[in-house]
Amino acid sequence: MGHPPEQKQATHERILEAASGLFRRQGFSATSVENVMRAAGLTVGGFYAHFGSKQALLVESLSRIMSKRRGEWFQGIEDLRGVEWMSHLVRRYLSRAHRDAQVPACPLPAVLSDVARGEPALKETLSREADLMVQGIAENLSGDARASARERAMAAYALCIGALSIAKATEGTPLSDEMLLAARRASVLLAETSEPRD
Amino acid sequence: MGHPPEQKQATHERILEAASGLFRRQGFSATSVENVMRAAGLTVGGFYAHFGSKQALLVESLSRIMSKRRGEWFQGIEDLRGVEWMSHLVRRYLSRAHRDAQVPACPLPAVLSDVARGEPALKETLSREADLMVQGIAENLSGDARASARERAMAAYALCIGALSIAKATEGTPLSDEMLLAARRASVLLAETSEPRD
DNA sequence: TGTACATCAGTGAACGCGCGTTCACTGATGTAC
DNA sequence: TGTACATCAGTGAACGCGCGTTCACTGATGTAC
Repeated sequence: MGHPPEQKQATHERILEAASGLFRRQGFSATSVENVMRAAGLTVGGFYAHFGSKQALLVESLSRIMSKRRGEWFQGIEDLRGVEWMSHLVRRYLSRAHRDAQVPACPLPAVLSDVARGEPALKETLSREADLMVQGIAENLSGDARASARERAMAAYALCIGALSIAKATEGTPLSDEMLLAARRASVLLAETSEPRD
Repeated sequence: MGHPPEQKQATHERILEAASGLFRRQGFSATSVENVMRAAGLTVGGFYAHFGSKQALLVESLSRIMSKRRGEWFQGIEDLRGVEWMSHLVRRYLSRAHRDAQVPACPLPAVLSDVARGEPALKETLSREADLMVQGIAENLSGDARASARERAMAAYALCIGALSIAKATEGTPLSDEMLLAARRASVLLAETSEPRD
């Protein structure tokens, strides 16, 4: 039929890789299709052979990066549970290194408001990926009468994303570091239960 | 000297009012100077008699709206403290009404990523206003060995903004409502102390 | 094996458009005398 | 009181620019026979 399909797939991948970095660094609207393609070593015109629109690129890119990260955040703490597990997780996510990274590991602080203004397919993708992340957190927590493991997991997720977003938006002021530390310490309060299971 | 200065000030105010609404609805980059001026009943050109740049408008607008809101969120719950106070606050902030509002009361979900990518003056303004809000929350909480009142306040603030941002970005999916509810319930865990002061 | 043809990923120029900012101007409002 | 002049908030057209998307094309890779 002409071209080997594996090569097209490899190019597709390269575009996604480039987009992933740029979206995390600058967000969606500040990133142009041309910049994505140039970062992938291609020219603008070819983009629409791979994606129907710029938003379609974000859908696929977001789903890809969030799936990939999900495993990574949990790596190395598989033997821990509850407060201890949570402490290690937030020490990673709410680190100064993550806040200051040229290309942050997590896309959400940069992209959340674009998703909120975007098409339903985008929100559904985020919802699906966030739900899986929340499940992954909940599996390592226990619940009690005040809040279920899932409720705690959702709150911990929101706390992390909120704290990192604020820390980034106040970078260079004392509040930024303080926010990271406070959220790390407070995450303990979400993880501990009155009848610990572990 | 020509014009009465009160009239210019009134116009200045009208521009700020218009910007405040548009920024909260659509964020910073999706709002054009022309749209702001039209919403204020003026034409583009006049803008630069009032503000040095579009970013300068955001600085002033953000500072204005956050100062104004600070009092409003705390209204009507002055007699409460601790868990009870927090429950009433989050019932307002993390309500479906706030998430679905055409013009949200809080600018942060829409604007946080723009601030993170913006000039230092913007970050300093946010830092100052957020700090005052955190102080306002901390005054109504007590601390214990696990976390100080200020740490709890910062975490509650981040939890609220994170949860609302995620709820907006997943609007229309079950996760959205669930997130609001979970964050409301979990806020109790941040507010309660082992030696309640009240 | 060799030749004619079909496919289609990727090119690069062009499209219409909206952006932030500038600037010569206007006209209502004030002051000087 | 009346006239000439200065001020400056606001107008509206224009600036250069980058955007998302389209499209005629090219050339390497495959198939048909």
